[in-house]
Amino acid sequence: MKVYIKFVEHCILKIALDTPLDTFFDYRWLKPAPAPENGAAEATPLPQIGQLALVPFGRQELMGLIVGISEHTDVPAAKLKDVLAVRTQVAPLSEHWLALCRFAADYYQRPLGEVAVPALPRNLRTGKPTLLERHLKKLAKLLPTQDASPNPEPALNPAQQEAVDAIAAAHTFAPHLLYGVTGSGKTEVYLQAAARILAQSNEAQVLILVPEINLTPQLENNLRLRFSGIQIATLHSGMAEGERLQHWLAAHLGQARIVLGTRLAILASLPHLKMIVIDEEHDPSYKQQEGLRYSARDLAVWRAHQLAIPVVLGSATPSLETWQHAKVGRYRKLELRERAVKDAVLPVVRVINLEHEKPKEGLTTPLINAIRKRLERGEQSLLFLNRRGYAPVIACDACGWISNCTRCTAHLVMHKLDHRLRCHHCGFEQRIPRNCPTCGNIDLQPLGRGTQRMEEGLQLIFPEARVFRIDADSTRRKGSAEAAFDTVHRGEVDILIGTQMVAKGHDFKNLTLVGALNPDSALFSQDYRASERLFAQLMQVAGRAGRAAQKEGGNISEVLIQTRYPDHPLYHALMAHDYDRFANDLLEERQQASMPPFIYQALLRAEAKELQTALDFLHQAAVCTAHAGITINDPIPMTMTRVANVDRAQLLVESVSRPALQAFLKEWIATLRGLKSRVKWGVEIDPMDI
DNA sequence: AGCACGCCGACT
DNA sequence: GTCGGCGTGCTC
Repeated sequence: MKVYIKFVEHCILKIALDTPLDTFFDYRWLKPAPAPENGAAEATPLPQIGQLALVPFGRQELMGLIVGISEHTDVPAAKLKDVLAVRTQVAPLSEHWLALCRFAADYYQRPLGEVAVPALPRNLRTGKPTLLERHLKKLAKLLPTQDASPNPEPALNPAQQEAVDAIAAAHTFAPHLLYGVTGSGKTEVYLQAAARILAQSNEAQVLILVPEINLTPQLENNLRLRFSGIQIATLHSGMAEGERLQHWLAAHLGQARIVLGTRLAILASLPHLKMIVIDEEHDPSYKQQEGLRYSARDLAVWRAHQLAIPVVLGSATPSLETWQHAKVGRYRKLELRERAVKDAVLPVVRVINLEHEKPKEGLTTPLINAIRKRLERGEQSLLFLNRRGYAPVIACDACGWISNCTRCTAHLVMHKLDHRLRCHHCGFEQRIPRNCPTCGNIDLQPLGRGTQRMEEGLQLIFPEARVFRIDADSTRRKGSAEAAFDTVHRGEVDILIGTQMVAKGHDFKNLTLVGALNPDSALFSQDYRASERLFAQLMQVAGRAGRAAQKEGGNISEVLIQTRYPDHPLYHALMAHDYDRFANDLLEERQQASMPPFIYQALLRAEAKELQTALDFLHQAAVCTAHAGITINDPIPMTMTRVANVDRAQLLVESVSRPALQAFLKEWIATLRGLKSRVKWGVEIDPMDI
């Protein structure tokens, strides 16, 4: 088909556009008349599949992706419009890339254009051609330095060596679970496996995904030091548009041999991709939580399969999905048992029973003593509390009033420093009232503790200590997180208090104590994944301590957990450093209860001004169809029912067969589109929190 | 989703 | 008399 229309002067282009309409749009393309001064010398090439085209759409102009070329169309001539321009400056997106987008679109039940078009850098879609040419010129200058051989590499221990060998030797689809605790040397395996893959051809590209690039700058530094002879592109959402285009083009042209990025990088164009690494594969941030709700980890595995290349999933606490794959042999498990950092020892994990201790400023005596010991030795302590603000709620003793958000099913959080009450869900804020809005009582009490209050309390107990807080509030300004971590690294901090931000990436050399202040709430959460996440989080934060080699006669790092449930199996597993057992037990429970990964799920969500409207829609959706092998559960309001004056409800759909679920959803969604309801609704595949 | 058109309420 | 509320309909 491509061949015989080569000499034709016009054709019909099928274009995928970023719109929820699940169809392609046909446009007429006419060979532009040659400019008179060029004569017939310059032949205009025909458009190609995978190129971008600017088209009129309704009253707007949109950039779309050419997905088909033909001579005929069923669209009536009166409706058919002309393509305005084709972006010829940049090579077409490959058939592989299109297939990846097509898969994602099918799997997550969205139109192709909604997946493919937003995956491209904005400046490629909206910028002027001259801007594009400028970027291309800049890249052309960078081309010559392409020595992919790594700078000196440290020696590997046998387990690491085995892992590197296994990964690099795979010349086919080979999923690997690289299982090892913090400090076991996973990063070095990534680096040396990458080096081997890059050495196999002078074009090979390697893609490395990390959960949050801003919190893990160390991997980027390591890569640049190790591979100083080649271009490394980075892709993440925090980048400026110009920079993003530059890096995306470097990857697309094959110039960047290593691409380091967050989940969105899984949709980058990589013509010579030969290996994918997913660091901390269990991390929830690989799942996009709005728009196209894709799992970058799952797409990575699919992409590796498509290209018949190895993929490495690294974690100390693998997701149960991955764990199960490894268990049945679909993934090869590569385990790093010893800590690769010489003489480093796993920290001692202990629980402190809150039933027997009366905390002072939220701290029990054993924890206070442990911190004091660190202060005396000149070592650092880290306290982990996943709750920012001063107090999660304030209340009136006299009449029972509590600070609820008027727009959400949530409390207003007290922020003492700026004297405000804030809703963490809709952004509403107000001054802290001087007296109770209902009874006038002037004694409003903060209930519970957030990081700000802990900071204040720590300073009271340890007046001489340098207490420092890292959370989303203290690092609001761009780049200030980096600066804050540097302060800790420079040793200008004795006690660090922070939210999960402090759990990721950074290893603090002089840190020998980690305290988890209030982790219990996740133990009995409605969300069955909460305990899995808590384990990963505590394991990760524990990994911040004792990372560096222990000095001669030095002290082993400690992790102290304040809990009301010291006998909970999760804490026992944590104390024994036994994720295997914990994961296996969880898996067994999941199997008994028919939960993921033994069942596949999708969620139909609806939102409306009135909860009943949303529920009515879901009821209607539940009865409008029936299907063998599909379980449709009852519609229920979401745990946090109201956010920003919108009520939300959801309906869980399950099946033991993924293809059956897929087929059902396709049909169901088409039916739902026909319902013409005015509620806002959407389907999420493989939901993470239910 | 945008972005129109279209027909009913309180304002200079 | 107009500005603007969001209902409904279309986009090659």
